[in-house]
Amino acid sequence: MSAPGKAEEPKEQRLTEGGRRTRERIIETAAELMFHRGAGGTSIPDIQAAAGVSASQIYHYFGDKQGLVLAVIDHQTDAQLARQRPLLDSLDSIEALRAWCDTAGSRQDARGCEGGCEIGSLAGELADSDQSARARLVSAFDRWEEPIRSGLARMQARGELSEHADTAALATALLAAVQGGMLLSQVRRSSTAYRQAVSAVIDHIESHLVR
Amino acid sequence: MSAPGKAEEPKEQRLTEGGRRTRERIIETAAELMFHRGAGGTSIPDIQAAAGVSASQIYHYFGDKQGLVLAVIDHQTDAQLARQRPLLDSLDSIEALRAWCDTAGSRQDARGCEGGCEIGSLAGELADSDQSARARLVSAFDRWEEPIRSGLARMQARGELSEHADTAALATALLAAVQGGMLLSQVRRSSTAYRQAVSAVIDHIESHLVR
DNA sequence: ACGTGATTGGAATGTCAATTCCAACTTGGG
DNA sequence: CCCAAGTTGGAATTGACATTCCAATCACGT
Repeated sequence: MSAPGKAEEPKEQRLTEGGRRTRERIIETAAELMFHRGAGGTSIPDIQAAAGVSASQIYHYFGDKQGLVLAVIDHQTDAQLARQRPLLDSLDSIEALRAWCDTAGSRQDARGCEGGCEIGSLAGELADSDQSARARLVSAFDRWEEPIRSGLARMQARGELSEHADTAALATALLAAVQGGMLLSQVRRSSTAYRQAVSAVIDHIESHLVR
Repeated sequence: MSAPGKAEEPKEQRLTEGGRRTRERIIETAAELMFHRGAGGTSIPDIQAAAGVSASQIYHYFGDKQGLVLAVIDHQTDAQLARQRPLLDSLDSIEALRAWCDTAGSRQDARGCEGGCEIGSLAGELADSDQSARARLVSAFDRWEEPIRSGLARMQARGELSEHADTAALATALLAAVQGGMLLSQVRRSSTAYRQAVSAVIDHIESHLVR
C-alpha cells in the first residue's frame, strides 16, 4: 500500500475478487504504456485495447483519467521500491551503495536505455500540471530517499561516516544523481552517464568515511 | 521503392523580414507554452492564440507540429547557452563552478521552482517517442557539457586539478546533478535538492584539487 | 508598374479522445 | 432462491486537435 498519507477517498467501494483483479490489470497495463509514451501520450482507448477491458471498467474503478494516473503513480512507487528491496534496506556501506546503483544501471542497459526512471519520467511530465500528482510524487521521492538516508545514518552511528556528514543532503544528492543520470542515459542511449553520475556522488560519500 | 525519407532537408525558403519575425514569435511563444505544459500538452490552437497568428502561418513555417517542436528544442538550447554565458565559458575554478550553479538555483527560486530545466523537461518527454527530437537533445546536452569539461580541463592543464581526474566524467556528473536536482526541486517546490545535488558534485571535484 | 513567390486569414475536414449512459449480467449474503 | 450491489459491454455524445485548402494580400526584384 501507499505511505500513510491523507488520501481523501470519499468512495470506499467494496471490491469483488474479479473486480480487484480487473482493477490491478488496468493499473499495470496503464503503468506500462505510460512508462513508454507518457501519461498524456497514453489514451484510454489504448489502455482498453492493451488490457482487454471496456471503457466502463476504467471509469468505474478510477472515476476519470486523472484518477487512473494517480493510481499509476502509487503503483509505480510501490513497484519500484519493492523491486529494489532488499538492497534498499541495507545501504549502509559504500559497497552496498555501489551494488544498488549498479543493478539499476544493468537494468537500464538491459532495456537498451529506452525509458528513464518510472517515477522520474512521470514527475517531469506532471509536476507542473497536476497538483495532486505532484503531491504523490513528493511522497514517492521521500519514500525512496528515506532508506538511503537511513543507511548513511547507520554508517554514521557506527562511526564509519564522519559526524560532520549531512546524511540527508547526501541522500538527496545521490537520488538526484540517479535521476539526472537516468535522463542523460535515456537521451544518449548509453548507461555511461548514469554510471558516472552515481559514481561521482558515491565517491564523494566515500570521502566522508572516517580515517 | 519509396525513398526512405530519413532526413527531409528543410527546403531553404526565402524569408521576408516580416516572415522572419513571425517565425521567431511563433518559436518563442511555443517554447514558453511548452516549457509550462510540455510539448504534448501544448496545442497548435494554443500557440495560435498566444502568438496571435493563424494556423496557416505555423504550418507554413514549420511543416507540422513535429517540425515546430524541433525548432523549439534548438531555440531553447541556444537560449539556455546564451543566458549562461559568459559564466559558462570560464568554469575553470571551484568558485566559478559554484557561482554558475548558484545563478541557476536563484533563477529556480525566482520562479517558485515551477518548471524544471527547459531542455531536460523536453528531453524526458520526447527522448523515447521522437527520434529526431532525441538526436537534437543529444546535441543540446553535448553543447552544454562541453564548456564544463573544457573548464575542468583548463584547471587540469594548469596543474590545479589532479591529472588523474576524469574531466569528461566529472562534467557529465555535474550536468546530471543539475538535471536531477532540478527535477527534485520542481517536484518539491524548493531549490534545496538542487543546491545539495550540485554542491555534492562540486565538493567531489574539489577533492581532486592539487593542494 | 509587374509578376512571382511569400505571407496570411479563416473555414473545412477527418480523426480521435474523454466521458456519459443505459441496459445486461454476476455475485454474495440472508 | 432473491435482491442489492458490483461488474461489464458497447453505443452515443461532445469537443478538441492536427492538418488541409483556397483565396486574398503583400513584398521585392526586374
